[in-house]
This record gives sequence, C-alpha cells and structure tokens, in this order.
Amino acid sequence: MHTILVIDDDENLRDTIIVLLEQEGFRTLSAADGNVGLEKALTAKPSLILVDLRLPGMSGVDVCKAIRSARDSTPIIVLSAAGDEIDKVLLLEIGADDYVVKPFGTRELLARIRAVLRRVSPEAHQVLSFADTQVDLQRRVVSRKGAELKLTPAEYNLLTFFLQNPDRPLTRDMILNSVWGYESFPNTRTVDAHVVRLRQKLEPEPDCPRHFLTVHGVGYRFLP
Amino acid sequence: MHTILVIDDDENLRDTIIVLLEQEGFRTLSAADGNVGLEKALTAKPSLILVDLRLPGMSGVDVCKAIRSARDSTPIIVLSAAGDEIDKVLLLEIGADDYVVKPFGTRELLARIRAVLRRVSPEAHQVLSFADTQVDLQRRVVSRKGAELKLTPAEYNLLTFFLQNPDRPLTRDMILNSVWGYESFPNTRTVDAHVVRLRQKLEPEPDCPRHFLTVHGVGYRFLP
DNA sequence: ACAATCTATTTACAAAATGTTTACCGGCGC
DNA sequence: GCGCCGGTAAACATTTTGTAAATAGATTGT
Repeated sequence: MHTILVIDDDENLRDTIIVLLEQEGFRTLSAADGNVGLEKALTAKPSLILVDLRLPGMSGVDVCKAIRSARDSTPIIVLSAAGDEIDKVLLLEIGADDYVVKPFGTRELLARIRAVLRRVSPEAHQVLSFADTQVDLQRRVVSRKGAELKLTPAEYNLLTFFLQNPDRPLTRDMILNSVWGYESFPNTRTVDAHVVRLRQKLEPEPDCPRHFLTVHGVGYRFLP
Repeated sequence: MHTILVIDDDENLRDTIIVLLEQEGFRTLSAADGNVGLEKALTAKPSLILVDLRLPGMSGVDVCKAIRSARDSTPIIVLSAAGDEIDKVLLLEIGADDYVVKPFGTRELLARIRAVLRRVSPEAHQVLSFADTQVDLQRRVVSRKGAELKLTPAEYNLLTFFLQNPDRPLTRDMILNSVWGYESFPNTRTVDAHVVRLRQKLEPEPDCPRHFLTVHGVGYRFLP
C-alpha cells in the first residue's frame, strides 16, 4: 500500500485530492506549506509526493531541491497553475518526475501517479498464501494450483479475516463483528454455514479440515 | 523500442533530456560534440537524433549534412538557441525533420519526437490491444480483425480506462469518478449500461464475457 | 461406558441483494 | 425535424446469503 504526501496551500484542493486518493486505496499525508511538507517528506517516507509549485514561504522548487539534496529519491509530481510559464527543463533539473497543470482531471492525476509508481516499483502485489492456495489482495483473486477460484464476497471477506488472524481461536462473535460489521446482526449459525462453504472450496478434504479447524465450544481457528 | 541519440555540448541539458527520454521508455545515446555525434549516428543506428545547432568543432549543420550525404535517413530534430534566427529553408536543405527552440518544454520535445517517429514509422502509434482487438490511443480508433469499429465517446473512454487498469477489480464509483469525472453524478446503473454496450461490441460472445468480467458485489474487472 | 446434553455440520430453501437487459426520453448537432 | 448518444427507470435474471431443520459429533456427569 502506497502513501502519498500532498503539499498544497489550497485547502479545498488538498481535501479533494486526498478524498480521491483514499477512494483509490492510497494512504495520504498532507501539508499546507513547504516547510511542513519538507519535514513530512523526509520523516514519514511517503511513496510519492505531490507538491504545488507556488507555496507560501518555501516554494515547491525549494522543496524539491531540498528533498533531492538530502539524497532522497522519493518520486515527485509537481502541480502547477495554468498561467505559470514553467520551464519544464528546470522541473526535471530540480528532480521532479512529472508535472500536472491545474486544473487537472482526476483521471489524468491518477494515471500519472500510477505511471510514476509503476516506474519506481513495478508490480508489488501483496499475495497471501497457505498450502496450495494463493490470495491476491489487490486483484481480489483466489487461486489453487494456478486455477482461479470463485468466492462470493462474504466468503472472500471471511477468508481474508482468517488469513490475517492465523493460528488463533476466533469466536463466532469476533468473526461476526469483524467480517459482517457492527451494523448487521446475523445469527451465529451463519458463520458456520460460511465456514462450511469455505471448507468445500478450499480444503483438500472438506470432511476432514486441515486449515479451517473447529475449536469446540469456542469457534474456529485457521491454520496456514 | 526506440533509441535516441542526443548531441549537445551542454552537459546539464544533455543529462536532463536523457533522464526525460528514459523515463518515457526510450533508450538513449549521447555525445558532447559533433564528431563523436556523427560517428555514433552512423554506427549505432539510433531511431532518431536530437542535435544542437551550435556545437564546438563540427557544427550541427555539418553533422546533418554528413549524415545525409552518407545516405542515412535517420530522422533528425534540431535544437536551436532562442536568439538564433533559424532559416527553415536551411533546415530543409540539411535534411532536418523538425526543430525545437530552447528553452523548450519537455512536453513539446516529447510531442515532436513522437510526431517525427510516427511520420517515419507509422507503427509507432501507441496501440493497446487485447485478444483480437486493437485500440489506437492517438487516433481514437478501435478495430477488430482489421475492421474498424465504431465506439461512442463514452464507450471509448470506458474502454481506455479498462485498458489502463487491467486485471484489477474496479468499483462502479471508481469508474464513474475516473471516466465521468467529479462534476457529473450519473447513476451507477449507467456504468452497467455502458459495460453492456462494450460487451456487445467487443466480446466474441456477449452473453459469456471473457474480458469485461463482473466481480459480484464489487464491480467489474477487465482481463486482456 | 452410556445417556443426556450441548455443540457443530450439512442441506435445502426463500428472501434479499446484485447484475443485466430493454426500452425510453431528453439533449445536441446536423 | 431526424438521428445519434447517453442517462435512467423498470422488468427481468442471477447470485448470494441468512436461517431453519435435520443430522452428526463431542462432551460431561454419573
């Protein structure tokens, strides 16, 4: 998961960008001026920095230079106002990786962010696995022995919850709370039913579970 | 993949251009003076040459002439300083394909490089493809088995968004935000309707989609 | 060890949620 | 006006999901 630092003095725009980024699954940090931005850039180690060229106090150019002179190679995308006659060669000289001219479309911004991130760290899928099964959290795809497996949303959610809490007895209430949330109140039998379905799809021998174990009188335990 | 030769005595600018080009996926060669440049031009067979007009020793003009007199038709883009009164006739005479005035923007430079490459080898269009379908992003043309296909603007936008985010579940909200933008608020059903239209035009068997897949409870996923 | 009791599994099913398709209408350009 | 496009609504189809009821298994006290 990537963290993106947004440095812009326009609070409105900053919020818009942050909401957008979080919708897309990024984590975000923000700063309203260059000094704070620089500090966060260096201490919080974001995956990418979006920085406005015009900032009160320390300018965007200065922020870039400072970051680069600290031998930090975090990718930077510069935001510039439409009117600015930017010397694009200068931008590259100060170490920016790309730039976007305001007002920009969300699609353009995201495309450029993704392009830069891809260039820097190509393909870092987080894949959890146990036995002969892999779960690609980004793609939301489960496969066994290379073959893709179809799981329903509830099944998928339950599976990832087990994967994230391996080797630990989980009560039905804990599972309900975590997987179904606090807004719905299904029967605890519901959990059983879904465990059955998971076992049928994922256990080599569904009758004799090796991964989704019953803890009698308590609940279930997942064993990778 | 294209290789571009940069001949310029300004080391700073040369490096800047090279970084830019490599970011954009070109391979690069460089030379600081005309003689070295000419030799590399003739031996390394680059796809395109960027050459400064003013060079110590052998001038850019001489380099061009020498290349052309060697019956080499590698496209050449001339870089010229702002003050230079460029004689376009001269440029044509010496066989240059285009010129860019310093200081130039990176976008302008890239656009001209791509334009020239496209002129020379029309294959250089950025064409995304999947199965038996090709999408030419420059010309906004979609074709299947050689035959051109008519897509409406909305269909085309949706298709390119899918192409740019392959193999990843996309929620209807993500699609709406990216394809329709944050200023219009159509119904999420609208996405469904357009997916249907895409499937009808692009899927071999629209009833049994192989590329525009439904991810139940989530949204859609495009599989090339 | 056995029965009684409690707990878990399984199956089937109906309700709810979600996705697909068709048809329609307003807007826009010709 | 006519025709194309795009958004929407409504009808329809499909999938998912929670639950109940029947069955199987484990545990406990005696």
